[in-house]
Amino acid sequence: MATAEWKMAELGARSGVPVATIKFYQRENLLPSGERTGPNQALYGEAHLGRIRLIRALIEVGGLSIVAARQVLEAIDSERPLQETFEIAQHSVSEAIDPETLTTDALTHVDALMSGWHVSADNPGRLAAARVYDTFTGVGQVDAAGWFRRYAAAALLAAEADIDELDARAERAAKAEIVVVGTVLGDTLFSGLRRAAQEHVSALRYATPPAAEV
Amino acid sequence: MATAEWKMAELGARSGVPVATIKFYQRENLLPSGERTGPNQALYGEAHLGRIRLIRALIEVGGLSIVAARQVLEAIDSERPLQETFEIAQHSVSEAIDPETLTTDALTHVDALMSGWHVSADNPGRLAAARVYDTFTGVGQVDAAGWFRRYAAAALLAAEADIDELDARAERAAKAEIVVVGTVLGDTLFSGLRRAAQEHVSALRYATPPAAEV
DNA sequence: TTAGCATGGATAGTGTAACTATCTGATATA
DNA sequence: TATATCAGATAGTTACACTATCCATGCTAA
Repeated sequence: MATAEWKMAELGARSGVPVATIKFYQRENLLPSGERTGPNQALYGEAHLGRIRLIRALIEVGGLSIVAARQVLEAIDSERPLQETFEIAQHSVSEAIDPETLTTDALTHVDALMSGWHVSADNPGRLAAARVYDTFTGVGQVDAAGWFRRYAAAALLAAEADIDELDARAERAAKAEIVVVGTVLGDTLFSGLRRAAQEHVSALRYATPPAAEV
Repeated sequence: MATAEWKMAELGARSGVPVATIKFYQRENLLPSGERTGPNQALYGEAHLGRIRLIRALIEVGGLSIVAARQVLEAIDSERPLQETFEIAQHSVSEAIDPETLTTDALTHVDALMSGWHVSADNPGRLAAARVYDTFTGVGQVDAAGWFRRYAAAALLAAEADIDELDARAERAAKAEIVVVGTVLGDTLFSGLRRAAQEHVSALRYATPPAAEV
């Protein structure tokens, strides 16, 4: 693609990321080294700039840790089947949950929501949902079955949109990147849109008189 | 309600939270002190246990910081109008975004998704969605308008479920708690369900032959 | 051609957040 | 009365994501 043409100072200036931080990302194997032209000289180009933007998106917007970001970047770079890249992305954004800490009640209720779905027992999302169920009841909330069911319907819509977007890309590299970016940024996007929608729905529902008072 | 009847060691045992951590939560004003019976003696009861469970739910499952948790707990305890409690909960789970850092293009596109919605300009969700838009395009993804639109539809479903759940509670205290818990845990719930749904949809779409090979 | 600034890589240091451990004097308990 | 436990104050720890300094070498302008 583009040839490497800048030194690190310019890469820092173009990306807006401090040079010390770029060096840190290289040490952490998030960012490959530049094109070497001597023992202490190297050049960087558009590819590096794009990678830095991706790293920042994962970390700042998606909230990934350095370790999780490294895992998904490695998955993008690898030639693994797309399915595996998807799994790695899912595991990286989900914290590990020990199924032992969940009640069977929670798993039963969550599985009921997903009846008809093809989901493996160790899907991290299934465990995360069950944990929310336990937390919700542990905090004294009851009768939220309807809430959970409607969230499952919304999640299905989003997942279909995700997969359609994936289908729209042709090459493996593009697919792998959108799998990762979509998985990571999708959570952030949805939570933002939900907050906006909440304001809208509650405004509709509890409409204040025309001369609104705050 | 229930009378205070345990000393801190038992509160720790019942909640599963180390005594040192409970003391830390008291110092941070997340948890009120026990019922004093002497200069260095105090008793705790069910109310404290419930509060500890709520604190852990917000921090561990919802991912809130100590500071954010304190804000929403104070909002629950206060006698503020529900609308304000809602706003505090929303702000606590959303990181602050400076609108100056967003492109007008992003805001225009996000507002187009929400045409017909009653959402104020400084709604934190609107800004968060716009940032995702900028990040998405900055990372080289294009033509994601359909993806965003379908996420907005899913978010609307979830928000309606949220508000219905709120309507189902009678007292202010119960409403305030579900506003907070729903806002905080709703994100976690949705992201879990979405991951499960992704596995389901992609399994449907790219069905492997009966004898599946991994 | 040489003075001086920049470079890449290694190493060490910083700031923040969320605990966790120790200490102290007082109180319950066997 | 001897021992353990208590609440509260203070200090220490761990993990994380940078950030700063060093050093030997290379580029660069006078």
